[in-house]
Amino acid sequence: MRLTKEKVAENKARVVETAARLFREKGFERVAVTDLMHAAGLTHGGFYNHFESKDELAAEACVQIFAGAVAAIERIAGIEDASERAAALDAYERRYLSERARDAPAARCPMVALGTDVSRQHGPVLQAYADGLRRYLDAFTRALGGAEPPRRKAVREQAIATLAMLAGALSLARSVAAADPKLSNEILAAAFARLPQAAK
Amino acid sequence: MRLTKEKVAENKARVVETAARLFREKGFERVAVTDLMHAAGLTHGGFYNHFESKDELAAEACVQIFAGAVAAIERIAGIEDASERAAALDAYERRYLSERARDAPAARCPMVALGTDVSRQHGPVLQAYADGLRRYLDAFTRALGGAEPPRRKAVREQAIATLAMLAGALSLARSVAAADPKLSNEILAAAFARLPQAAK
DNA sequence: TGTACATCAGTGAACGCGCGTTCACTGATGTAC
DNA sequence: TGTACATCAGTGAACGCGCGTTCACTGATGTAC
Repeated sequence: MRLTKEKVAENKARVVETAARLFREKGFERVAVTDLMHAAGLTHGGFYNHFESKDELAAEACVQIFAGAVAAIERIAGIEDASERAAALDAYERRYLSERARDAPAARCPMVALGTDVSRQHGPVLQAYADGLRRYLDAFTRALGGAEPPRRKAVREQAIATLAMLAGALSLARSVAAADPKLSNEILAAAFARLPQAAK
Repeated sequence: MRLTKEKVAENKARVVETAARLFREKGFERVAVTDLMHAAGLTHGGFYNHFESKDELAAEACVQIFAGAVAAIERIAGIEDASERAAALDAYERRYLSERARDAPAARCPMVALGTDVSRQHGPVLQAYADGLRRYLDAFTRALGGAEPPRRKAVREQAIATLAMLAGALSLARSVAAADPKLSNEILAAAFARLPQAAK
């Protein structure tokens, strides 16, 4: 039962999207190809008509995951008014460190979702992840107002430090959420209160 | 070939130690019971004479991993002279964010080593992890000089924020180390430069 | 203290399961005439 | 435009592998007398 070209492309896209969501929920290794394909409304046999291996899909999904995250930051970076932009970024950080984001099954942040898993992957995934993070960082730097060159270096440093604290805090908060919700909340609150401020 | 009680205890201890090291290198799921037992100089069949399941060992290893990390901080917290203690903590943070620590196969920091894995584990491991993190955090707060009650709250907040940034930065740096070593080094340097300072 | 037997840590084959991947088959689409 | 055939995405059974776990067996240690 051969399908329309459009239908084929649509099916593949749905598989990648489903994978992106499931990978953010459970990590690469805990999502079986069979389950993934069923979640996308297909059967597992057809998987290899679209991808050479599960690894190849992992790389594609990684690209897509970062694309979503970067788009959110780009939107903030695109705000003209500086104080308005700062307020939007502050809201983003507050949302990032919210209990709601912590308790969502699929972490929105690629660093938290894939975190440790990535360093155990092979070539293509590593490449996709590094590319994604570079773009994410660039966008974040722009969102912080790194347009003017003199402060460029300091702003980029602040962007890195902020991302590290965001990702670290959310990751820690998630790790202890089940066993010690009070500590988990404390971590979120403390990190938000102590996010790096504009360059000294 | 029944063994001496001492020999039995020694064997079990060696299994836990080996597990702690291997888990820090590869995470819980990528260490097979067979490989672990061989690394400890035994065969896999005997595993269940010591542990009810791999999960139970994971919890014991988790306790041991945190114990090592906490001990290092306790040593710093025990320094009497305040400025000497601050210097020791600074050195600890510098080492934590060094390229050397990043490239070591077994991450010394439990948060980075087990990171995302933990949130996918079951009861006992989650409990052990949360207990460990609580102790780690308490020690870190004391190392920061949280002895005097008035600043207590601010110091604890600083401890949390610092740990989040340390863990986040090392985790990010590890993720991109293979594909983009320059970015990885930049992350380490930026995080170190922007670690939370004493309470405002 | 010496002897006889029960205990139990260690061994390695085996089991069952889930996983990534392969394969023969199907049948509607795309294409060549 | 209409017809005949090749293509190829999708299907589901099957394969091979690695894993956690079980089990019958071994033989030195611990223990009861």
